[in-house]
Amino acid sequence: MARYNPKESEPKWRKAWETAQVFKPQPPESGLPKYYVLEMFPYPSGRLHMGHVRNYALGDVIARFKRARGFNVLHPMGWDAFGLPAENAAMERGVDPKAWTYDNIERMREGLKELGLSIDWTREFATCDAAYYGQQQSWFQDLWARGLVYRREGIVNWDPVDQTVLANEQVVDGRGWRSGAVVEKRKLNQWFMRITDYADDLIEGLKTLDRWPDKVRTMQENWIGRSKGLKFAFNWAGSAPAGFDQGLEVYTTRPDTLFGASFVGIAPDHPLAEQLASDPKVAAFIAECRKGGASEAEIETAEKIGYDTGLFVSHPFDPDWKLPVWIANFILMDYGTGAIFACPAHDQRDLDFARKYDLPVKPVVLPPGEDAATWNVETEAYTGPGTIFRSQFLDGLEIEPAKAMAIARIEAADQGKGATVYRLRDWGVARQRGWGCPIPVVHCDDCGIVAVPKDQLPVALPEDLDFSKPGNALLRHPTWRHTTCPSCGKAATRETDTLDTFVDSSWYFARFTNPTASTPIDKTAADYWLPVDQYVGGIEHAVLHLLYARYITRALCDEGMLSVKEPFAGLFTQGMVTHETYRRQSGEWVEPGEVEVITEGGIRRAVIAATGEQVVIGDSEKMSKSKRNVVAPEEIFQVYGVDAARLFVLSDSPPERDTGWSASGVEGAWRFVNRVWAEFDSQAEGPVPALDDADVAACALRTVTHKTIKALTDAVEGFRFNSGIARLYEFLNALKAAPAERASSGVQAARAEALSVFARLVAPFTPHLAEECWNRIGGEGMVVAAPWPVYDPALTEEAVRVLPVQVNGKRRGEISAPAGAEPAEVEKLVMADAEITRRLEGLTIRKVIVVKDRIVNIVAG
RNA sequence: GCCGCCGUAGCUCAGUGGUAGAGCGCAUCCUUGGUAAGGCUGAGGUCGGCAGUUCAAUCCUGCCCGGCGGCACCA
Repeated sequence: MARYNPKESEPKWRKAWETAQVFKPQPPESGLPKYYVLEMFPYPSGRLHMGHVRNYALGDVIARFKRARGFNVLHPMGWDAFGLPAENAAMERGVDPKAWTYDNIERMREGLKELGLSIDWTREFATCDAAYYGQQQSWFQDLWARGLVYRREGIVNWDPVDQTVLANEQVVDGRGWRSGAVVEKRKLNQWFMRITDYADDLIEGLKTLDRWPDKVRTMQENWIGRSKGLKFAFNWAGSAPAGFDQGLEVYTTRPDTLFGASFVGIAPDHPLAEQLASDPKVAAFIAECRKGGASEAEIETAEKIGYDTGLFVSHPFDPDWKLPVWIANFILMDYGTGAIFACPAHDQRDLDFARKYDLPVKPVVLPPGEDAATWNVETEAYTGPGTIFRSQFLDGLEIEPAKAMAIARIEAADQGKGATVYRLRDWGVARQRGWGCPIPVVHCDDCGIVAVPKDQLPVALPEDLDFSKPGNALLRHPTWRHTTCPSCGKAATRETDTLDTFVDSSWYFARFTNPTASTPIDKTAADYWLPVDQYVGGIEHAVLHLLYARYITRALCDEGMLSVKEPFAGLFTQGMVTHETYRRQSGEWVEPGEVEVITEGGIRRAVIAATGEQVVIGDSEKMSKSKRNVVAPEEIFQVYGVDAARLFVLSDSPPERDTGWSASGVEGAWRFVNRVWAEFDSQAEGPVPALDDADVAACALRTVTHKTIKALTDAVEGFRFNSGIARLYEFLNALKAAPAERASSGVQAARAEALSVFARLVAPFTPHLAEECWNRIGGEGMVVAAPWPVYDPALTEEAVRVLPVQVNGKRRGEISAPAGAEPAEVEKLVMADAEITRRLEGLTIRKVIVVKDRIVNIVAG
């Protein structure tokens, strides 16, 4: 009997899989039912971390499971390889970003391969391969030709640390999502992708994504922020300010409350406000508004302030009714038109403002059951349902019909139009960085901006970029930007901006379907494989990558390059891997490897192993360098093997939740691996006896076997990997309860069946161990190619049921009855039971409830 | 403030309208030629709280408490 040795077994089976090319899918022409499993591809940092282990292990379980279920599975891997870390490494250490990146890829690939993932490595590519980004430049040209890409001057988010423009999605709480620096507003010429063209469709599409977490769908819906309302212009009461002859255009979602209007407000950076700023008092007020911070907390607590411009507009339904125009700090320029009409009675912001500046508050919506004569608004705006009153032609209408009526009137008077407004802005895609996909255009003094013809693509990065200084290395390259105009042939300069790396990751899943195609996408391959059936990744991309990818997929679909609008039919967002933190009294963080945790009298304390110094055990937090609570996967693989590491991250908690890494946890997984092997190794070799249905012990084991197949299959289908694994633990305990030694021939046969099932069930989680076990019991071929076991429904039911017997809802005993026994029969058995009858002494039986095969309850008093 | 998720053994989590479970940890014992280990046995639970529905609630319903996440001057 030999102990299980992962160091020997694991590389052996990885080699065997590679030799047999078992993870290479059949081509589209096979017509087989397909299943595309994809995990978000990694940034090649060069180091594998536990988050990767969890992410890729999760996807691998699905891929291996679906393969065993007969699907033609595509499970590829690549690298999201452009981006700032390479530039920072270049600047700090003087290395070449390209060499650094490809070096990292080598190391990461090794680490991922060690994980034993069922990946078709022949499809691997990196986004920094010219072969990939050249194809990206190709479809970029197509989108530009169609007007989906454009260049305009605009106010953009400028990250002063990373020295680049950021998209709105990449600014969190007023700070750059990577650098954490406070973002500045700058007016720049910028490249945009017209994602707003698809705003409606992106919202509508969410409804079809029934295998996405609700949470992510809600987040995207919020981000797009669609609202329906009315855009109309107020006419000036008096002479119009210069340039505003057409009136003052506002946007509202509550046209039903127009008769409750109190004033009109404009944003401090509204063009009209800027014009009025020639008055020093107005300028001073605007400056005051800009002082406030950008963080949510600051916005939340900021007091509403306003400035009365002295201008008046006329009410659209009553020219004699004059409304004052205020500049107010709570109005946002980049939403709607940057101007509003205020109805304080039915909007809290307007009410706060009106009370402060003593402006009129006129309720026009009467809540159900209230009396029009007495109903009033004091400090709380009423935003609920009701009937419109004090509003002329709207009187008596409910809110929705009133909205429609008001819009119709405004439209009839040609003063405005019903309008849908979005929070979503167009996607700013240019980055002033050298390590990215060059935007393939040339600036010509005569011809303007000219696309580089497709036969001249890729516009490749030069090899000799200088990254020693901050800023855009492409811009300061001595020769690269100088070229000739593709159109007129005269001297011209290349665009030196590169594309946001989120563009790179917006179509890689499509490229995987044929990574060597001479066009961006091989339609035959894409039509067969897409959409991705199961996508796995972190929740942090809920509105970044996942929104961009949905948009680009739509754009490429309209371009005729793809046939699907939604790239990811199923999405699973996994939780983080956390670890306890340890600190010395001095506050210094201590690595888990240096710490020894001792439990005494039920109290856990931790000391530094080498010195015995007491350290404070802190919260479990996401593994991070700064808190030094990182556990390196490679070290775990060395000690316990890959399978134990996989098993632990899969078994510890539900996959969508955070999981806490612990040394004792992985040791438990490692012990399980050994117990599994010991069980297989104890099985007698040689011919297997026939199954014997008369053998009670054998039947009991078979019942467990078949119940486990059912439960585990359901668990994997429902992403409850941890509960599936819990069933395997129980299954193993049942096997141990029917040991091979001294087993009857029936039990021997049931054990053989159980072991064969076990090896296949455990294979998605601990694939190497499963192969070793499968091999030990003489399984045919490799377990990776073995079909998933099928349960026999007849065997998932026990023939004899143990029924608990309750008296007045409390358990007082149990009886055995044949499965399916009728109530009358069960009642007879109950009344024959001495323990039960003793409990019933002196009581009158009022009712006996028998739930077939489940329980008996006697109501007595 | 709004929305969502979660609360079961010391810890991490399964589970079910009907006998409360697993792993780790803990305790006792066995083994010491499976040994930088293995095994037996055991203790430990008001299933967050309160009400309701029910013959029966950890499970269903309502309210409350606690934790986590998302959104939030978007007119």
